[in-house]
Amino acid sequence: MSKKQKKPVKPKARLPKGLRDVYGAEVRAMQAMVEKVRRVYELYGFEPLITPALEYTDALGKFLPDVDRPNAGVFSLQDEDGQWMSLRYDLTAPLARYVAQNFDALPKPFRRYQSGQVWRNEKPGPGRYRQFEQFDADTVGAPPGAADAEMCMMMADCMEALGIARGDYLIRINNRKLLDAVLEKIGVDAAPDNPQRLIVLRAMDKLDRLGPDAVRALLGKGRKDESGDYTKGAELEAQAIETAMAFVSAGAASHDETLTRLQELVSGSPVGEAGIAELRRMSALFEAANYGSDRVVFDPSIVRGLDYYTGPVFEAELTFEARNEDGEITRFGSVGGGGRYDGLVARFKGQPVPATGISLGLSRLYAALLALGKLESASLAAPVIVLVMDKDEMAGYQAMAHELRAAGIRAEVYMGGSGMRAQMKYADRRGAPAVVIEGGDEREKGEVTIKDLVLGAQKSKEITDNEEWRSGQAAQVSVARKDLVAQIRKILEQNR
RNA sequence: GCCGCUGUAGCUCAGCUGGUUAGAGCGCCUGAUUGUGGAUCAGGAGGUCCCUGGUUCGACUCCAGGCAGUGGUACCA
Repeated sequence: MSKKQKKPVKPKARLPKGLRDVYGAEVRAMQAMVEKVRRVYELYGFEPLITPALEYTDALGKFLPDVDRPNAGVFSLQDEDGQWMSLRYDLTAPLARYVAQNFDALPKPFRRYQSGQVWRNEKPGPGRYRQFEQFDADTVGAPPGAADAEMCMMMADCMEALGIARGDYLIRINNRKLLDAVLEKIGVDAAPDNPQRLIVLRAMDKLDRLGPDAVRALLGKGRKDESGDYTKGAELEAQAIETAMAFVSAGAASHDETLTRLQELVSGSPVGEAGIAELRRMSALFEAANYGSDRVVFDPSIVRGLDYYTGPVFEAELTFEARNEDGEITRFGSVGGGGRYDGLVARFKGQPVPATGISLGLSRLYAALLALGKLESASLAAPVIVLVMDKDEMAGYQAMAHELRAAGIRAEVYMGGSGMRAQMKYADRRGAPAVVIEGGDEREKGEVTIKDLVLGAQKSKEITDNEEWRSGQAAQVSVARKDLVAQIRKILEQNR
């Protein structure tokens, strides 16, 4: 045995990290969720749009200006002509591209919905993947107010359409303009790339997760977490910290009360006043439509992504707790969000195009619904398996399967090459409710034997005697060949 | 990215202060049952002990570096 000896190079069957396969019941459950959300979006009048997974990187706005390369957070590749393309990282950037490209042909406001996979080249974590599915709805060409309120109410409707009870979710709303006003008050330059601004906003966003003391630390000197890692603070003065803290903790029981408190905090700031006015308009619409604070609340600690939001921002949060497979209590947190982005289309057009939209994270919603036990409607009965006792009689077995299908019953003929024992095992693994057996004995008498696998499994628990196992005749009946469908129906009925 | 923890069979893990052929449970396959899944019994397959180097007569075990995974944190359009 020399080291030089070449082994045949077999590829290892594996998936890149942060990616996963989805199979069977989970696929059905996802499709059912998409369908429920789709119905809500359709009811609100939105039209479907499909765009490709790949876009030119500059159209997504992810080209690094100084280097001749795309942002590392997106998956990118070069076209034949050297142009960079990237996999979309959300559905909003492609929408902006689509609207700009077809601007003159589209009705304004333009209302579209879109579901699809998106990709982010980031460190994966538990429940966080590098590919995941989102379901968006956006209105392009509508000024602040009604369009934003509609998004929030529609997001609430989606939650309930998915079977999440009122009280188990909450739509939280804030306004970027208020955050800008607070930054102004505490003397932080509101330029988008000002690092201090970013630190302040991120700190405020962490209120519900880390608590007020940690936020205070992050606004000031900085904070050391339990792993020993140190996070740099914003180095604000004590006075400024208190102003910021007063702002993020201004949430109150009623919409009016919260807005009144916030108004006091930003009074004198034109941008702040504008922000309050937008939220007041939304609040009036919520009230008129009966969306109370059990569904939508104003929460000044909501920040959302830092890049492109310009007005109201919203987040759908699941408020119930569930136990994971290790028995630990987990909170699902945010399952969707959105907001107003008045500058996105303007990147292409020059002229400002106001827009607002939401995005639901379907994978996280799936995990949540699983924990809530709201997915059984998606399950589908496994097929009846017709055993192949005699390969020469294949046509006859196919005919049985056809009859069952014609009656609306999932059925398949065993397509493998193994014997009866393996076929029974196969039927068991598939979760088949019943098996159809036609061997020589049955054929002679013009009968088929039908075994009820569910009943059989039940009986097996009661049987201790080895003889009985060997007979294997429990839970099966022979009926006339013509009664096949009726007998299967009867069994399916009993096992429902 | 930073800090910590962990890498032994498909999965969950055991393996004494360094000592011969590295184990268990579950799962998988085969048989008891050539026409019967799920119980039981018997048998079987399956391992570069993460990788590389070092210490040693001898390393799964100790040391160093790397890689991978995981938890926290940071980032997340």
